[in-house]
Amino acid sequence: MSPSGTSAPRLHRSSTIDEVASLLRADIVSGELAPGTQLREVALAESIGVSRPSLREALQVLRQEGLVRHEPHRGTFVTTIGPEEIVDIYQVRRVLEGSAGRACRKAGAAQIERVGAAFTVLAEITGGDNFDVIGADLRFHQSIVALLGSPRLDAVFDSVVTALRPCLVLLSREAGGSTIMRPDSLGEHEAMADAIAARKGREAERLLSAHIDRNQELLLEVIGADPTEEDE
Amino acid sequence: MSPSGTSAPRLHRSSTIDEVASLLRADIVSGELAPGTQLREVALAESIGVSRPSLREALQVLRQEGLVRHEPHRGTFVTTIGPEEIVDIYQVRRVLEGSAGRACRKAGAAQIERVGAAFTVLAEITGGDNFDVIGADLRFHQSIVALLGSPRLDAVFDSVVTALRPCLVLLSREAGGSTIMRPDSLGEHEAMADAIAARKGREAERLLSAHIDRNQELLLEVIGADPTEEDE
DNA sequence: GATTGCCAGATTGTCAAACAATGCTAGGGT
DNA sequence: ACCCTAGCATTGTTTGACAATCTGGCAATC
Repeated sequence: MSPSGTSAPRLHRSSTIDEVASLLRADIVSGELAPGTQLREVALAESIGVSRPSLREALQVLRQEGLVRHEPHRGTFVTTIGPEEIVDIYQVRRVLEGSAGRACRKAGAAQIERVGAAFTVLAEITGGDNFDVIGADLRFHQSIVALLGSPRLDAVFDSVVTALRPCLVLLSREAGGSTIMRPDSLGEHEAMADAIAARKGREAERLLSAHIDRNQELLLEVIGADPTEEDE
Repeated sequence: MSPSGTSAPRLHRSSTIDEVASLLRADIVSGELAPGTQLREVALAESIGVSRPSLREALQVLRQEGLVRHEPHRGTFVTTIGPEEIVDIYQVRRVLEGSAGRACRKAGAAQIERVGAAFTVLAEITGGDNFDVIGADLRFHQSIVALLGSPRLDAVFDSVVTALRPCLVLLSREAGGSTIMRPDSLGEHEAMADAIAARKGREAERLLSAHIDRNQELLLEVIGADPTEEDE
C-alpha cells in the first residue's frame, strides 16, 4: 500500500458546523437573510436544530468569510455592503482577473478550455432568470481567475464573489429587469473569451479591466443613488 | 477624567476567542507549535485556561486562516507546508506584489512613503537576529501590497505571510545562519524601493517578479532537499 | 508466525443547562 | 422635557455529560 500522500478523502466529508455554515451562507447570498439582519443565537440555533455552541462555531466561519460582522455583546449581523466595499471588491477583481488575463499565455490548455465552456453556458442562458445569469456570469469570471492555477487565489475570488452576490441579487430585485446585464455585456464577454482562447494576454487584460471598471461604475451609481432602505 | 494613556474606557477590544486565536497563532508562526502537531482540545483548553467550546471557536478561526487542518473525528493539526503550498503561496505573492509594483504610479504619496520607511528598517536591522530580519522583510513586502489600497488584498497577503513564516523560521533554525537572507538580497530590496519611490511601475514589477522567483527557487530547493522528518 | 477480529481507552462531536456580563428599553423622579 | 435606575433580552463563557469514532494492543485463528 502506497499511501499516496495528497488525499485521504475519508467519507464523512461534512461536519455539522460546516453544514450549518453552508446553510446560512446560502441564505445570505440568496438575499433571504437581508443585509443588516441580526442573527440571534438562541432562535437561530433552535430553528436550524443545533445547539448554541455549534451555531457559534458556524458563525465564526461566516465571520472569517466576511459574510457576517460581529459586535461584542451586541450580536452578529449580516454584513451590509457599502460603496467602500464595492470599490474594494472591484479592486480585488481588477488585480486577480487582470493578472489572470495576462497569464493566459502560460495557462494550461484545459484551463483555457474551461473559460470557453463557461462562456458558452453564459451565452446560452442569457434571457433566462436573472439569478441564473448572475451565477453564470460569476462562474465565467471564476474560470478566468482559475487560469492563475492558484487554489488560494481561487478561494479569494470565491469569497469576493460570495460577498458580491447578495448585492447583485438585491439590485436585480429592485430593478426587476435587465439592469445588471447591460445589452453589450454579452459582447464584452465574448471578446474576452476570444482573447483568452487566442492567448492574447495584453488584449485580455485590457478588456477585463475595462469590463470591470464599467461594472463598478454601474454598481456604484445604483447603490449610491439608492441609499438602501434597510433601516435606522 | 483625563484620558491619560492606556486606562481608557474599556473598549472590550478583544473577545476571549480572539485572544485565544491570537495566542495560538503566535505559537504557530513562531514555530513553537511545530507543523503536524496535534492540538488536543481538552489539554489545550486547560493549559490556556478556557473552556472547550471557546477553544473550538478559536480553532475555527485558525482553520479558516489555514493555519490548522481539521480531520473529522481525528483532530486538528498544525498545517504542514509542502512544495505545492510553497508554489501556491509564491504565486499569490507574484500576482499581488507584481500588481502592486505596477500600480505604484497611481498610489498615494503616503503609501509610497511607507515603502521607503519599511526599507529603511530592513536595511538597518540587517545583521541582527534572523527572526527580526524575516519580520522586517515581510513587512517591507506588506507595504508594497498596501500600494494597491485594498484592505481585502492586504488581508490576503497577511494570511499568506502568516502561512509562510513558520516555514522561514524553520529554515533559519536549520541553517542556523544567513541562508535566508542572500547577500545580494538587500541590494535587490533597495532596487525595488528605489523603483517604487521613482514610480517606475514596469521596473518595480520586473524586479519584484524576479526577486520572488529567486526566493521561491531557494525555498523549494531547501525544502525539497530536506523532506522534513515530521511524518510517516 | 502472520493476519484477522475485537475490545478498551482516548479523543472528538454535540448537546443541555446554567450563570455572569453587557446592552437596550421602559418607567419613575425631578 | 430630562436624567436616572430597574429589569429584561441577548450574548459570553463555563461545566458536565453522553454518543460516535479512531487508535492501539490483545487474543484467537489459519
